Amino acid sequence: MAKPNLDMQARTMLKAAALYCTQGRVAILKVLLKAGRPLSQDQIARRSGPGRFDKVTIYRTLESLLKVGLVHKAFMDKRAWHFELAHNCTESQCHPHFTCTSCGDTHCLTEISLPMAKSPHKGFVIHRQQVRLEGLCPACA
Amino acid sequence: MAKPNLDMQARTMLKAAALYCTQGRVAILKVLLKAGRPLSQDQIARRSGPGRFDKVTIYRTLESLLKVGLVHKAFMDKRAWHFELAHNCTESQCHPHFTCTSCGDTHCLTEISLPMAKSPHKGFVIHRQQVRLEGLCPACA
DNA sequence: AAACATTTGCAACTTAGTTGCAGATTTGTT
DNA sequence: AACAAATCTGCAACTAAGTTGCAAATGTTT
Ligand SMILES: [Mn+2]
Ligand SMILES: [Mn+2]
Ligand SMILES: [Zn+2]
Ligand SMILES: [Zn+2]
Repeated sequence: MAKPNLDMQARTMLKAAALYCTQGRVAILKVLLKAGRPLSQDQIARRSGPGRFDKVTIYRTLESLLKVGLVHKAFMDKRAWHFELAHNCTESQCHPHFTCTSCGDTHCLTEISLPMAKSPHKGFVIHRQQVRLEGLCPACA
Repeated sequence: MAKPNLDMQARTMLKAAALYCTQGRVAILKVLLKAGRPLSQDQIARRSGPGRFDKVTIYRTLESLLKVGLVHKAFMDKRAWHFELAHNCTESQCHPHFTCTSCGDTHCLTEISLPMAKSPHKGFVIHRQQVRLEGLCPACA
C-alpha cells in the first residue's frame, strides 16, 4: 500500500516544482522519501535498483531537485555528499543531524532546533545555521 | 619578528605531543598557526612553498597532528577536507565556522558558542556539537 | 657516529564528482 | 495519435581528493 502512495507523492512534488516527471526523478525521490535520512549517490544508486541509473544521471537529478529546494545537501564528514528531502527546515536553519560514533548511522533530529547564533561583533550577517551532533544512538548507548 | 617565534611555538607543540620535529611537521604547523582558519591540503601545500612537500606527506603529517589533537578537521561543504589548529575548543564543542556566501571566505568565530543541544527523546547521548554558519562577512555585508 | 624508530617521496591506485555530446524521454499542441 | 520543442539520459573521458606500499631519507637516542 505504500508503493502507489509514494509514487503519487513524488509526482505531485515534481509537478508542484514544475519539473518533468521523469523515471529517474520519480524513482530517486521515492528512494529519498522512503529513506528519511541523508543518502549518498552510491546509496541512492543501490536503492533504486543496481544499474538502473547512471551515476551522472543521479547527480544531475539531485542537482535539479536541489535547485527547486526539494532536497538538501547534508553534511556528513565523509568524503561523499549526502542528499535528503528538505523537511522541517526553516529559512534559516535545517534540522540537526546526529551521527552515532559507534554504529555510524545518521539520524535527522527534526524535533529539536537550537537558537540561532548571535552575530559576534563587527558586521557578520548570519543567514543560515547548520548543526551536526555526535554521540551514541539509542541502539548503541 | 613573527618567524622565529612561530618556529619555536611549533616545535614546542610537537615536543609536548611527543612527535618527531620534522621539517614537514614544523612547516605545516607554522602555516596553520599563521592562517588561523581551516585550510585544505592544497592551500597548505601552496603556503608552505610550492613543491616543497609531497601531498602524501602533507596528508600523513596532518593525520599525525590530528591523532594527538593538535589539529581538527573542519567541515566546509566543499569537496576537500579542511584542517585547522584546535583552538578555543571544549570537549563537547569546537568553535562555530562562518562562511561568507559572497566572497567564500571562512572565519573561525571563537568568540561565540551555542548552548549544547538537548537530547530529543529516546536515548540519544550527545557528545559533541558542530555548528556552521552562512551569511555575509563584514567586508561583503 | 651507529643503531633504531619514524617519516618522506614516488608511483600507482581508488573513489567522488564533472563535462560534452548524441540519442532518448517528456510534455504540450495539433 | 502524432509532432515538435524542451529537457533529460547514458556513455566515455576527465579532474581532483585522498590512499597504499615500499625503498630511501631524516630524526632521535645512545
Ligand atoms: Mn535530515
Ligand atoms: Mn576554526
Ligand atoms: Zn549507534
Ligand atoms: Zn565575504
